[in-house]
Amino acid sequence: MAIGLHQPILDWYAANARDLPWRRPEASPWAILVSEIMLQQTPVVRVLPIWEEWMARWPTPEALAAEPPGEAVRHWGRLGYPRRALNLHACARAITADHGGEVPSAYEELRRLPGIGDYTAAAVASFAFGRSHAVLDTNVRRVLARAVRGEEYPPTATTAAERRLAESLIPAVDAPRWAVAVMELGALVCTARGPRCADCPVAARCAWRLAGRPAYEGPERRGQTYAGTDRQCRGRLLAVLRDAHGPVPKAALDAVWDDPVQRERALDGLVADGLAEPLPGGTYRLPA
DNA sequence: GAAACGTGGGG
DNA sequence: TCCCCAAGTTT
Repeated sequence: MAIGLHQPILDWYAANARDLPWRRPEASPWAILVSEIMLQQTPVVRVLPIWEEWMARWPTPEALAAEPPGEAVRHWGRLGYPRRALNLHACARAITADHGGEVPSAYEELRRLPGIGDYTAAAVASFAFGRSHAVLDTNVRRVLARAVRGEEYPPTATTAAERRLAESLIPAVDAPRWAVAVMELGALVCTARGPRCADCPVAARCAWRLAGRPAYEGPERRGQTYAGTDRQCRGRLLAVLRDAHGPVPKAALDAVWDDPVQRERALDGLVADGLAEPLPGGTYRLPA
């Protein structure tokens, strides 16, 4: 079906790949795992400085495991979705306790670690250990939707058909390089908005382009709400805890969000998620 | 399967 | 300005 995509994309990647630190030969499996979690729903440019700091501070799972979880949250900064910091900390402890301090190489074992789903397990197994897996992230799904299926966007949720297609395209040799090449094409050329078909190595055989780039016809793609939501409130509250260096009086939290009902709900949520810790006396801090 | 979960930059 | 969306996972 999609014969002929491989070589042009691999050649394009050889000439256009970004020099990202977690792609360098000296990057450890731990460094790659950390990058993959940080990159979930987060642009590369924002991840870069935080990743550098984490690698300098915690070069091994053991180093991070020795810290309280709150330190991971503190040094997560404003990357977003801070439960990922907790997940990474829990990964470090599990790897230290159950895997001799070495990131497991098998997909199934990676998949059992907190915050590691289908994509991340496949990515780490591929990029850190050279295993052959279908690496289905939003970039790959979009490239395949366009180039093969002829549609502007992939379905809302990953389908079995997409997985079958991705698996059918895995080359016998150097599957990880193919995976990262397709991802990179999606990230730099075959973007969600304003795809640069003039720069695309497979434009001549892209089903979507050959069909005249028809507009997306699937179900409405729901936007993410944020302003005024619990999510925004949680972010405000956590920022206060992160930027403090000891227990924070409740009043300091009350000061950053007006609606008391929503504020209490958000704070309870942070505590329930393990991102905040109530102390006797009515103060709060990052989890120790 | 839908909804929750942060944040900031580009079009 | 406002909207979209960025290497997803969990409940």
